Amino acid sequence: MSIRNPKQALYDQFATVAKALGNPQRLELIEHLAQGPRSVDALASKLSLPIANVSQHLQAMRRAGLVASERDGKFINYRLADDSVLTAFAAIRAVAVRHSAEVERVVNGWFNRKDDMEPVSREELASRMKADLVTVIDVRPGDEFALGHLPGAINLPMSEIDRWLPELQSDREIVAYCRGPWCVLSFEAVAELRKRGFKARRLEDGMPEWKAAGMTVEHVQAGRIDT
Amino acid sequence: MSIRNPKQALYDQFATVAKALGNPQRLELIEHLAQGPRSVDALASKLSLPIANVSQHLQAMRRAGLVASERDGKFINYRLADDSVLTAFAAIRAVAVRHSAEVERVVNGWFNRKDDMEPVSREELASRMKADLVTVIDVRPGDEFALGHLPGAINLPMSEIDRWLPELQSDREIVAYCRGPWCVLSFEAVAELRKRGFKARRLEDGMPEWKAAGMTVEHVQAGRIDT
DNA sequence: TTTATATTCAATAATTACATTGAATGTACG
DNA sequence: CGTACATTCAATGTAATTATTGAATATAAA
Repeated sequence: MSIRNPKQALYDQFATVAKALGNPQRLELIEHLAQGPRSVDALASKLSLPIANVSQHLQAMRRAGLVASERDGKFINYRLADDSVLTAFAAIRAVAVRHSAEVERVVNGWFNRKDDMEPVSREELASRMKADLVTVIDVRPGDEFALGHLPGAINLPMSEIDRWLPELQSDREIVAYCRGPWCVLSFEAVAELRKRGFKARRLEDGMPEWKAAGMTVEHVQAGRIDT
Repeated sequence: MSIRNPKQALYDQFATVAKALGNPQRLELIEHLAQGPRSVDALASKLSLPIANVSQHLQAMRRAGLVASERDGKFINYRLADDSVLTAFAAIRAVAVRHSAEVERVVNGWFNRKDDMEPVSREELASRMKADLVTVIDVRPGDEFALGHLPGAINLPMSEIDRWLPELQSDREIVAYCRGPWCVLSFEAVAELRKRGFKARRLEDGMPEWKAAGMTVEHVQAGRIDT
């Protein structure tokens, strides 16, 4: 606690931030918070973790300045402190992707070969959407879809893919997206759709990046979402 | 070690990278490696740490893909794996700066008031250099200066500031820079220079950022550096 | 006021990170 | 070959991180 030289004090601060990012569960929490503010309870059930555990992780992140929280009735809603947190997350992902054979292996091994998974860029998708050439599906759970999604996207959670698949036109290209560039849902969706003969691709990243790029987002006002 | 679901495997990889960044000594090592490749021994003496300690930190960073190394005779030179590492470091600094009252406090409390320290941007400095309006001093140690510095900069290590000060024109603005935006040397230099009546400012960041921005860098070919 | 619900706190145990020491390896050089 | 030097390895103790459990707070609703 005693103050040493200023150089060390600075590195300590920087290290504190990196340390707060250095845990898989906390990174997953950040990915969820990037969709929008969430209560401790909501996050805990999304990640299937004990509430106390999630609470402690959130507090650790708050101490490091990654998230902030406000009380709303008996809930406490956490949110990302600012966009610099997402930038940092993206930078760390970039390092991991560049280095790690492991990341490649996971993506390639679990789903398909990489070249089959060539993602669609934001710009490309936007222009094909305008020309009405693609069906865009949002494979996140209904509650996340409700809080904001790409204009014209259809919510098609992975859990209900069987129920909705017959309604999709099989001759039209499908682009799937979810929470972020490495959210597995869209990988799984594309794999599943291709297995059933659809022409499907992934958006290169997800909802938070789309929003951060200043592109329009559609909301659901009332409830009426088929969960 | 057993492979769980792909989602967790990815977050684990990302967390590994962040964890490798989550230590003040390792961050300092990165800042030094950003100046250029270094041997374990050189780094250890720069940081005044035991060699075995530095060696282990470097190995930890190598495992996470932050650095790489090549053997050169009986030395092993470590270097940053690629530019994405510096980007990640910068992103983490940005989070810390935005959040942390602590960072502000350190910088303000230790040196001067913040507004006195208004940094010069790269672009501004480049244009004033071209117009020959400023004296640029590089306050890093001589060996780092030798391996690359801003064109026309004078090497004026902190340890020798007394010896060289009389040679500086006191009516000309001085811009000091060092290893990076939070390298304390340039803060100290500016404080010292002002105390002695010079008009001094800091470059907003340091050597690696200048180089990364594609601006010209000058080298010293033979030895002949006044250490 | 009581009850239910959301969150935090406190205490514990298991694991991992870190610094330190001295020995081991690998390379250069006489 | 043997010595010097740079680096790594292995072993140790200490500290920090993490998950888990159950108790404690705080708010809302009955």
